[in-house]
Amino acid sequence: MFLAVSSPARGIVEVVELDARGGETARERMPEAAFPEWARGREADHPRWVWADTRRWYPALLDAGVRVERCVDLRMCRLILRNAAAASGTELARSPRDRWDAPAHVPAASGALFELEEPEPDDDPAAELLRQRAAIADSGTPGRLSLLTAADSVGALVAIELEHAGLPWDAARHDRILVEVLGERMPGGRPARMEALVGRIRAALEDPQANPDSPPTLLRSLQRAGLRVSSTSRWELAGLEHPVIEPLLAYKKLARLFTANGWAWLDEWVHDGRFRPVYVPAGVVTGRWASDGGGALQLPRQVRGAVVADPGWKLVVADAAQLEPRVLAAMSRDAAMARAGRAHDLYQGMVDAGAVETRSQAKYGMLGAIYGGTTGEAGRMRPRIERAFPRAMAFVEAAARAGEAGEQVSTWLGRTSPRGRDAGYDETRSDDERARELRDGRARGRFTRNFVVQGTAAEWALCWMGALRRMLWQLGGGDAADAVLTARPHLVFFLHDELIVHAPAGLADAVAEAMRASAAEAGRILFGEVPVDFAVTVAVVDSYAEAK
DNA sequence: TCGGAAAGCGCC
DNA sequence: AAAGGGCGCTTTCCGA
Repeated sequence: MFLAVSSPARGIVEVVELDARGGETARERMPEAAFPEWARGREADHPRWVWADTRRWYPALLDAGVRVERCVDLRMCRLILRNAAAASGTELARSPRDRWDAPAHVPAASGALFELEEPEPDDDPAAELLRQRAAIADSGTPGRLSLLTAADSVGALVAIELEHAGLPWDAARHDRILVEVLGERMPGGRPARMEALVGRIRAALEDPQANPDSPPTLLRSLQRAGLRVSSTSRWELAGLEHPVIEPLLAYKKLARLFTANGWAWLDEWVHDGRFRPVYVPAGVVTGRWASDGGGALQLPRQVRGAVVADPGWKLVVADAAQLEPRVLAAMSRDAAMARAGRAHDLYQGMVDAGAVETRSQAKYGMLGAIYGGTTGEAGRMRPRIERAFPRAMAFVEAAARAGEAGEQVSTWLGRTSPRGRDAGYDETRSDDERARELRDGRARGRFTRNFVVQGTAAEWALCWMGALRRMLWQLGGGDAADAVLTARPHLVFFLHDELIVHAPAGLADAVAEAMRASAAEAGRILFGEVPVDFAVTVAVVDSYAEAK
């Protein structure tokens, strides 16, 4: 059963009930303020809530203590279906662009002028649901596209739940880390250790004006001091012999922490013991999540010690080991690579199988295969990887050739890469233009090569997350109405191939088991019975820094 | 004065 | 530590 939710007028909610075949069975209007209580009553029937945008509707439900099991995020699903090659022959794909193709709802910043504007009424979500279901049914791959749209929708729910719960964050510990690494905080100036490093940099360059915060002026200072550099980046500086190098590299490291995750970040993003970033599910073309504020997906290792479970609770941290190579093995049905993945450490499995000599060779060879690396260790390992895993390599090579030819590629479930720029064919091109096109084409090949693997890994992660979410709910826990999620084991963090659950200590082992079981389930849901293990490393800890 | 681009580096 | 893919964030620069 579907419950299609919209707001036909400001402050009014309309819900259309549809049966499994899409026929309307009931229709109801209510004031928006009454909707959460109404939804709480209906959730017992396990409906699939259908709405334009999860971020528009779900926060208020969670605030009222209403957790929903399933939804269809129509705008996310429209984007998938609009672009999916498998659905290109459907009516939806041919229809002109409309408001369902518009970017997702962005909540107005408090105090902004936008709040005064009358919101546009939603278009009819029931009609859009039927259009999308027809497109999926008429596509060449209805099973995969319905799984993909369901997976993205559950991701949309999880994103809002993560923001609702927040990541437990000990601001005092964070402050101690900052003081230890950066030195005492100086009002209006650089922290003590950073300032000391600036002194050493200026002395080493014999330039009292040298400013390591400004790349152009720093570059000139370095060149005046006789260093032959063309940029101030770390990789270029690291190879040089000069007294300025050591303090300068140290300064860069500290400056990064200070500006990106220092006291200002703490003030802005951590409140009442929780870090609440903004997630953007499927915000990346490959289907990976992005973030929009807070930088949750770039949380540096240095500050992970500030992620601390509440008293009596634990953090259960799970990481999918070598996810992308395993996904590639499953997609390409490469039996030899799957065998290497029987080992918990796939790279060690490659060594044991005799494909390469060292774990490091395995790692860089594999990453080169997936990213299209041709130089360094990745390039040297290429022939061996091709010999050992011919099907896997043929799979990514095919994706790369498609990209070079200007074609689109799709993930396992059918998310399709964006169209490349149409280069066209022009006999009159100059050599420069030809060279540029060749370079662009190769870049495009590396993109499509990576797209199929990264995008399918993102799909695996969504399936993992969805299965885990269901298992966590079944584990139960407290039932406080004002803490429907947070009184029981709940997800608090997601980072591409890593999940963190905050759980009462007594349930931590059960959660750890659920994380393994859901990973195995994700593999089965996506790929059926393939002989590929999706190994996860699970740690029950008090602080995120203790995990690996 | 403002906003976009670029540099640089954090994450996977 | 090394290059390939995808990002976000901060600061500085620079042109309109």
